[in-house]
Amino acid sequence: MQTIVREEAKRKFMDFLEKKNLRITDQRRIIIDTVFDTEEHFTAEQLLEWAREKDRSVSRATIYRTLPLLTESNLVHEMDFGKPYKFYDPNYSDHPNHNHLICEDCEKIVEFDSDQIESIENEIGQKLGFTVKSQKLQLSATCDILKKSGACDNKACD
Amino acid sequence: MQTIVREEAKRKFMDFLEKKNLRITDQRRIIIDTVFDTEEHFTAEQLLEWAREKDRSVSRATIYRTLPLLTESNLVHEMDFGKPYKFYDPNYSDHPNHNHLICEDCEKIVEFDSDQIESIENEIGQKLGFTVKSQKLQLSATCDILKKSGACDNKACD
DNA sequence: ATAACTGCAAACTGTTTGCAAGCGA
DNA sequence: TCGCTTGCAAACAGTTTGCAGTTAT
Repeated sequence: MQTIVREEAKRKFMDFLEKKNLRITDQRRIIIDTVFDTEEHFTAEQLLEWAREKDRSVSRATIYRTLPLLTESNLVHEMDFGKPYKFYDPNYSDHPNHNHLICEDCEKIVEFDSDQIESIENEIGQKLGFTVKSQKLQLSATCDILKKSGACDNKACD
Repeated sequence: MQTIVREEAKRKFMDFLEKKNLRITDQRRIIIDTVFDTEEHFTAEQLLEWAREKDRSVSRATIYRTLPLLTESNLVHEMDFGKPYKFYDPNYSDHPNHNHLICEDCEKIVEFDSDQIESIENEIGQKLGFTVKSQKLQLSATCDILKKSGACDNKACD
């Protein structure tokens, strides 16, 4: 079921490329497959690594040239957590208004929706004389399990 | 009145330095004065420029070495707006949890507080098994006045 | 054919750091 | 005096870009 959404995202991105008279090359195909075959959030460097596992011909430059296309198409969302590199979210088209929590211990990113927050945002915007167009809520947090047991259950946290 | 808050912030930062056995040098004094004599959000580069207008002896290195102290002291807040450089907010000690709304029309940054959002954030964090350490809520919005009258009253919007 | 695309490596930008000299407590 | 601080310039990390050759349409 999720797979269908993924395949649809791939198709939408190909359409996006076509509409802009951009070409569907081997490298772009590999990048697209890599991006939409994961649900994880990733960095440019991680995407490069994953893509190169499928095909060594993908270069760092092509990754960096393709990422802006992916965000421009609105199928991938770019996020800033105050780190010196950006994170990318391939789940964006399913849940366009979800928010993120990043674990300070292991960098794991958790997604969550909140209708409450959304309605408060609109209320605040109205009060200030603005119409809210988009929102970005990012929480930094520490893992409770890690604090209690000295280790957290996220694989990245070794 | 606002001035008193500013002077207090300067004092608090000097105390912070003293507690850490750090010295109050000429350069740090100039940086402190510059930071707390403005209410504007600034970048490292802007701070350098402003500080050097007061005293040419302030170097980029000292700016970059002092900024982490300012944020560590909780008197200045570091912010990421997805640009390649960070913004700093000298109004943080008055309103430690305020959020930001950016006008898409003129890039004006408006600050606002919301206890409601804060408590929802903590609730969500708890539910997910994390302790929320910091939060960033950024709203992008359009100016209602601009939409009605064709011009908005923000000075930046020319 | 021709314009978009590629990898490579050099360039760029914001930030950090090693060093020797300087200065506050 | 002692050791924190400084400016300088080189180093760094993530990202961007010029170039010459390649490829999709």
